[in-house]
Amino acid sequence: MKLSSKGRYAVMAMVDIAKYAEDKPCKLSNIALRQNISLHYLEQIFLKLKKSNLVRSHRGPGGGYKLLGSKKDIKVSDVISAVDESIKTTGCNNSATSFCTGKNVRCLTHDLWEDLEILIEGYLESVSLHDLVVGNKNSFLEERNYEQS
Amino acid sequence: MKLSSKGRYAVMAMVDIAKYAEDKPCKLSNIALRQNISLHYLEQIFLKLKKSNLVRSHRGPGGGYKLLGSKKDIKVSDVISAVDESIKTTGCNNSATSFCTGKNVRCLTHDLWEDLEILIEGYLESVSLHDLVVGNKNSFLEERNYEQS
DNA sequence: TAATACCCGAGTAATACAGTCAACTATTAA
DNA sequence: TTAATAGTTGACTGTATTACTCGGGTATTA
Repeated sequence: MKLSSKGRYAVMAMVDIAKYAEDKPCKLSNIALRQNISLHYLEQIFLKLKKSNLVRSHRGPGGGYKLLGSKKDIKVSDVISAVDESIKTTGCNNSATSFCTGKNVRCLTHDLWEDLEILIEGYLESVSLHDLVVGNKNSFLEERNYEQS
Repeated sequence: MKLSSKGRYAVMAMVDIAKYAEDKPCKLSNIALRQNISLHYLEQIFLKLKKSNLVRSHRGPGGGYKLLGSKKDIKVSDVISAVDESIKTTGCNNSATSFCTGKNVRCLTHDLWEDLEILIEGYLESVSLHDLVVGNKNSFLEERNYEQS
């Protein structure tokens, strides 16, 4: 899982909408102000969020972005997947990389990165926007009641 | 936790030593061949591993690197920490960044990244070089008997 | 003393990241 | 109908990081 600041911005912005404007359209300029993110950068991010059907756009005065679906159904992993192209920790999966090249001693750490990936993804799938708004997102670490894909 | 290919190379190289040359000094050129990593790049990596007291160097003919300590005691997290400077997922911790700037609406996702960090670190702490050599590194996902810092 | 293997600093090409800019189009309220 | 609003789009740019390469040097040992 790639964790860039673009992904963090995206999550912050989505949580911002969930918190301040759940049903009415929310202007990016407001999010930019509240979260201290460049407006133009936000536009790029929301283009991707829209393509992934996480938000719907409404043009013109009074327009803005609305969440598509409930904030309880939108997971952090959805948001990050939408804006960060690559979702792999390991280069092992695609055969073209220098890891796991099929030599006699092939990548000894393949499974390690794969399991780590599963762990991270599982965590981010376990947290919804709603969890972040209300602040009780620790269920995973305490109860760990998620399904491993 | 920063996961670069430098960190992956470091883990691969350390597992290589643990597997092929546990007690006798191991030449970098051999590791480079077996793991398909640039020799000069490996040298840089091992300089850092040495500084972190994970390996000891032996010069001259018949020299090389040896593990400092048992392969059961060296954790993946030790290796990655040694070569990857930054160990933080989130910019929230150091106050100089744009996240968590102390505005009225401070970073809503601070705890999320912090918990993720704890999770990743916990996992990498639970896997030793020995685990990777013998291939049974799944204890974490199944039993999850680690202490959360 | 010569070969070996680590030591070390400088440099560099490629890539990704973060952000900017300029212009455009659709929508709505006056 | 018109002007303001707000999203749409693509290109572009500076910076930082990454992933190396290169060219020597130094300690050790056979």
